[in-house]
Amino acid sequence: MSSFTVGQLARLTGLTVRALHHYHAIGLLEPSQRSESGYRLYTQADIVRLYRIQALQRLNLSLNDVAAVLAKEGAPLPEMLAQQLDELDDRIEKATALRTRLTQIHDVLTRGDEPVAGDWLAAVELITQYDQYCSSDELQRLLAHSNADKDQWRVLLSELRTALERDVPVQSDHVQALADRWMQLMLARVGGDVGLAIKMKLAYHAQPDLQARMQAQSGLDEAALDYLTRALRHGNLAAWARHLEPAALQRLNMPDDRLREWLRVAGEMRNAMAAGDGVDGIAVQTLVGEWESLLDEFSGGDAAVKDRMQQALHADVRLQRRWALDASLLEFVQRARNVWRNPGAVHGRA
Amino acid sequence: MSSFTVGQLARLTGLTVRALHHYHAIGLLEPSQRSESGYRLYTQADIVRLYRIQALQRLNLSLNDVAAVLAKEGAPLPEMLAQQLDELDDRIEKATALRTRLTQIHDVLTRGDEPVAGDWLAAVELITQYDQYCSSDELQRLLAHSNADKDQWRVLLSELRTALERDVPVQSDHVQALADRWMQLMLARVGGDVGLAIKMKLAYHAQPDLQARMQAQSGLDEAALDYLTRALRHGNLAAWARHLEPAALQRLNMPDDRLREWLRVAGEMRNAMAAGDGVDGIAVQTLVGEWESLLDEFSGGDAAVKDRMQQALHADVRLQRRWALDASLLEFVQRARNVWRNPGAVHGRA
DNA sequence: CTTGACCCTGACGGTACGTGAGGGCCTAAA
DNA sequence: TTTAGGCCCTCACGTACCGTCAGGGTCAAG
Repeated sequence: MSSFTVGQLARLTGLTVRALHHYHAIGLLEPSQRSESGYRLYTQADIVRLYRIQALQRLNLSLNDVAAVLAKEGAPLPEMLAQQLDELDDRIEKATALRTRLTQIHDVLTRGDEPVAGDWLAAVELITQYDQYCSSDELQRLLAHSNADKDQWRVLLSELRTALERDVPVQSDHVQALADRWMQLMLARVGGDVGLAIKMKLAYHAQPDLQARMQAQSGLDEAALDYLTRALRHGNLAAWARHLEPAALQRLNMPDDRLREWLRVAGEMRNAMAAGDGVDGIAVQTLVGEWESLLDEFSGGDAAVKDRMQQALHADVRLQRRWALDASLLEFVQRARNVWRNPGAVHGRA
Repeated sequence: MSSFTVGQLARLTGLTVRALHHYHAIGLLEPSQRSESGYRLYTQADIVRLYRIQALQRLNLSLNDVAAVLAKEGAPLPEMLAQQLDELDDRIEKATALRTRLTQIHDVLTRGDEPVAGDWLAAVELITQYDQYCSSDELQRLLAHSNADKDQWRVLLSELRTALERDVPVQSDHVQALADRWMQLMLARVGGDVGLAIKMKLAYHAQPDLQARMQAQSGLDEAALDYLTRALRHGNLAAWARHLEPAALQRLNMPDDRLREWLRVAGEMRNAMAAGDGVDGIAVQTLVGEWESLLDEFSGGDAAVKDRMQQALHADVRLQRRWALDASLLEFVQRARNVWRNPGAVHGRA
């Protein structure tokens, strides 16, 4: 007779005996005969069915789906195929995305001279936190300075907590000094790269869980963070106070996200300058547009105030530090503004 | 105190309570405190650890690997990353391969006017069997004729079995007639596309499991298949017998794979002609080289025999049918051979 | 005191089998 | 006739990462 035992069928089809047992157990393929001693005996019909099973499996269908298709004579096959295709596309997309991330991390980890003082773990954590916002180079710089100044950070943070517990007002010289030290440490943290500092700040505010992470790592609770934020905010206003009358100052007291918006524009402007973009290019001109409208917003549309703000930025180094600006960037912006206000003119320095 | 219950930690990190329970159960993240009533309380240190766990998970590491990395302070991370990358590449490759196959099947299934008489199942089976050997168009043609002539096949096969059981010799007119009918049905099966028929034959002999599959589907066992093969083989020799003396005929009695080799060359020659290749092109000239060396092999190097074979092919329609040739193809080959024997000459018909 | 939201432990389920453990069946050689 | 080796049987645990009940305490507010 042409009937096969499990082992024979397994050899014939390349499956394992266990797999055939499994198919039997779930009712996917039941041998239509048994020998006297209880051996499974598979007939031609069983073999045909098994081949169909294998054909369907090669479409990435689950055994459940295979059973369903066989039960319904293949009725739902086209939809299943379409679904499989969607799923596959999804998988491919995710896998390639993950792949790029992994290669980036691998690059960053292995490119450094010394492997981040051996602390792969902290490195990976830092990278996964910022890799959506920073380039490989920037991550590399972040890593390079991640282990420095740890003591200074700790001291500063503990002093901050102490001040908070003693209710020292944020306007006090002491707390203002702490805030200044905080800014300096941040600048050191990014290796002096102001653009990178801006990116970190924006990432911090854009990713909710990043804040929680930082809190956990730094040991700062929300109250202390808020205290620091208020101190920085006050320092900023105090810097402006020397150039603006109280009414104008009052208007500058707006939500943090608007202020961050200016920070973002300043950062992109810096990138454009670093990239060698022309001041009359579309990119820079778009940024100038945003810059102007933000200045309008901050000055309440008062041209005189706006002028004073502009002059203050040029003259006051403390303000420049606060807003991630410097002389060369301001000069770049100035040229761009000239083009912006007089688009048709031949460009070039006067 | 700054400690969190499971629910709070879950909300903070985006995990589920159950997942945290699981991490606890496997010892990946144990809360460092418990409340009096037995609630899990997670401290800052626990949260830091959890964030690291999440960072590592985003690298596609298993919880086991994550635990290993955390236990060894991240020592084996770089190798793990490399391994992950390899694995990812593999997954991507397989997924894309599967994707192309699925789209092909989907195309073939949905392109046909009528969906293969509703028998998706048989269609998929057929496609998965031949998709490595045939193009979408060819599969489409195969499908178009897959359901026709089923009765004739069945009758033919049962007659074959009967003849085998009665020990009718393969040389008999009866069995030879059966073999002829078999060839005609095959030709109908491929819609008259001789090239496709050759591909199917080659696929059949190249894929071991395909043979088992066909046996199972047709109900023919190995003995019957062998019987048919012998009949076809005899028919072939009988066709040659009218043109060659016994000694030359004897040399043609060589292994099937050599004979199939000629079939393959004839098929590719047909493709080249259909593609409009020039007879002096590299592709066709290479094929002519194979053609000639095969003819040499079959004729034992005897130029006279070789000539007679060539003439026989041109003259005898039965031989042409056996070898998948026809007048136009033979004429194409003839022109190609002329170029081959006289490479420098200006080509063109005399 | 109740109610609803939260917490606990314990346990099953899902995927497609791998991997034994413990024990019969079959065939051929000794 | 025994025995050895290769086949077969059933039963059952394990895999990865939790989802999802079930049955029952805890906590804060009304």
